[in-house]
Amino acid sequence: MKKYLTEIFNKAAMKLSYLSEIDYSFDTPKSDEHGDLSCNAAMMLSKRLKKNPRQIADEIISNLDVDEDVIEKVEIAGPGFINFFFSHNYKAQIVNQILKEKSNFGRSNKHKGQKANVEFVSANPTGPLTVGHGWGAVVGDTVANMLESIGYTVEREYYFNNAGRQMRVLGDSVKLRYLELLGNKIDYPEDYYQGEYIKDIAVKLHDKFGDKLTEEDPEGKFKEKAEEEIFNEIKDTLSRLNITFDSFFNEYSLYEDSKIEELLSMFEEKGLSYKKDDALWMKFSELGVAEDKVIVKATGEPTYRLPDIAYHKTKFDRNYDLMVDLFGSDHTATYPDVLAGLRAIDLDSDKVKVLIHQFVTILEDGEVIKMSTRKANYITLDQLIDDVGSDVVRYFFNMRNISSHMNFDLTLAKKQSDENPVFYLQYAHARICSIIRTVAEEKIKSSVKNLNLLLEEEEKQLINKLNQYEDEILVAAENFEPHRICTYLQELATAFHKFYTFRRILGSEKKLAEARMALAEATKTVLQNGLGILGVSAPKRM
RNA sequence: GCGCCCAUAGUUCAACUGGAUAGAACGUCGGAUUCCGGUUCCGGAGGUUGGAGGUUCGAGUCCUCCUGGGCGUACCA
Repeated sequence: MKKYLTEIFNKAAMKLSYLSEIDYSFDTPKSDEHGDLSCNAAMMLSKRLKKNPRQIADEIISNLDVDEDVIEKVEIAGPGFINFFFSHNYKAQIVNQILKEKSNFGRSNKHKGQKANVEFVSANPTGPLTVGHGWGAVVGDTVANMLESIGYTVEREYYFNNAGRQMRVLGDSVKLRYLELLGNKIDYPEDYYQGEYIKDIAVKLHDKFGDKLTEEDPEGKFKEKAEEEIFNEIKDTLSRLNITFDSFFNEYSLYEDSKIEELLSMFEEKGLSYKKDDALWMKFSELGVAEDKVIVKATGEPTYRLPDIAYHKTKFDRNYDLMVDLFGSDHTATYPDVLAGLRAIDLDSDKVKVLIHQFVTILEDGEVIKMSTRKANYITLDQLIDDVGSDVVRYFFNMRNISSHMNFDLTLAKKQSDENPVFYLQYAHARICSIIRTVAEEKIKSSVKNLNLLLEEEEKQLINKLNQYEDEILVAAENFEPHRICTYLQELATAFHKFYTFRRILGSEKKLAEARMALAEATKTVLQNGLGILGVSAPKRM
C-alpha cells in the first residue's frame, strides 16, 4: 500500500515541486476511521507555504492520479491529514501474495548488495554467560536476522580480548586452584575468578598432567586450557539459542598482524598522540570527546581503546556498509572514544551503529534476585534456558525495547499458560495447523479466487493486519528494534483468534470456506515468518 | 560533581523516528462453548504520561530546570 502511495506522490511531485522539499510520511492511523494510511505532508508544508493545511491537502489530492480500483476514498481530516482508504479487493490480494511468496513474504531487497557486520556477545571467555549476556545475544542475532530480511548480507561476529589483564587473572586463578588441588595451602584473592568452573578446569588439568604443571607459567597451559574450555561452554550455550557466529575475532591477532602499530603511527603522523608521564595519550579533546585519554600505559601495554579502535578499523577495511555493535550499558562510556578514534583517521563513524541494552533484573515470585559477578552469585544463561526453554528466552529478550531496564519475570516465563505471551502466539500457529489438518479431511482446499467474499469485520481486520507486515519488518529492521515484531505478532494473533471465533470454515458455503481457508493459511505463513526472524519456533501441535 | 539511559493503568510494557480520542497483556469484576484446539473470545472498571516551564498548527515523544532510579566516570575491559 505504501509503495503505491509513494509512486503516485512521486508522480505528483513533478507538478507540485514543494512535495520533494519535505520529508513527509505515510503512517497507519491508530483508528481505522482514519483510513488505511495517512499522509502528513500538508501540515508540514503549511508554514513554508503560508497556507491553510487543508487547502494544501486539497491541492495535493487534485494532483494525485488515483486508480479507483485501488483507493476508493481520499479525505482530508483533522488539522490537515490526507487519509487514504484502500479498496477491499486491493487489500485482500495480500493473501494471494503471501501464499505465493511463502517464506519470502516480508523480505525486501531494499538493501540488496549491502554488507553488514553485527558484533554481539563479545564476552571475554572468563566465565559462563549470564542472563545479561543473554539479552545482547538474542537481540544481536535477531537484529542480524532482520537486516538479512531487508536485503543485507550479514556477518555475525564475536570479538574478545585475550591479550589483556582479564585473561591473565584467569590463568592465575586456574593455577592457584590447581596448586590447591595438589594440597598446597593457598590464599585465594578476592579479585580472582570465584566460580566453581575454575576448579573444574583445574581438575581437568590435574587429570591430564598430574603434578607436572607446578612450574608452568599461568599464562601458558592454564590460561590456554581455561580459554578453550570456557569458550566451548559459551558456544554450547549460544547454540542452544540457535545462535552461531560467522567469525570470532580476537584481540591478539591485532598484534600479530601489526594493526596496533599501524594505528599508532597513523595517530602520530596526524599529531593526535603525545607522551606524558611515560604514557602515550590521545588528543580526544580535539576529537569531540571531553578529555584526553591514555592509549598506551607507562608499562607499554595498550589500554582497551587502542585495540578497540584498531579492531573497528579492520571492519572498515573489510568494506561493510553498516556495522552494528551491541553491548551492555556498562560499556556505555567506551564507545564515544572508539568512534572518535575512527573519525580521527578519516573513517565515517556514522556507518557504525551502537546499540546499548540496559541491565536485566530477574524477578521470581515478585522478588528481585540479586546478582553479583564477582561473588559468582548469578544466574547463568544456561540455567535460564534449562528453566524456561529456548523459545521463551528468545521471545522475552526480544519483546522489550533494549533502552529500557528489563524485569525478567521468571515465574511468568515458566508458566506454560495463557499468561505467557509466547504461548499465545505459538497457539495461534498450532491452531491454524490443526484447522488445516481437519479441513483437509473434509476436502476443502484453500483458494484465492474469491477473496472478495471476505467481507466480515473480523476478516477485514485480519486482512488489514496482514497488509501491515512488510512495513513492520522494514521499520523494525531499520530501527534495530526487534520488540516491534513481537508487538505486531501479538496483534496479528489476536486478529486471527477473533476471526476464528466468529467465522467458521467448515459449514460455510464452498467458495467462502475456500477463501477463509486461504486467509488462515496466509496468517500461518506470516506468523511463521515473524517468529522465524525472532528465532522462536512455530509448533504444529502443542 | 559530570556523562549516558530510564520514569506511561494495580503490575509488566507499547505508542511507527512530533500527529488525530495515549493502546495492549497480566491482574480484577461480569459474560460466551451441542460447532474446525476454551492455551480462545466478548464486555466493564482502571491515566493530570514523575513534577514545573518552554518550542508549534499539534508534545508521552523535542529543549531547560527539578525529583527519583540504573550504568558509567581508570595508565580495568
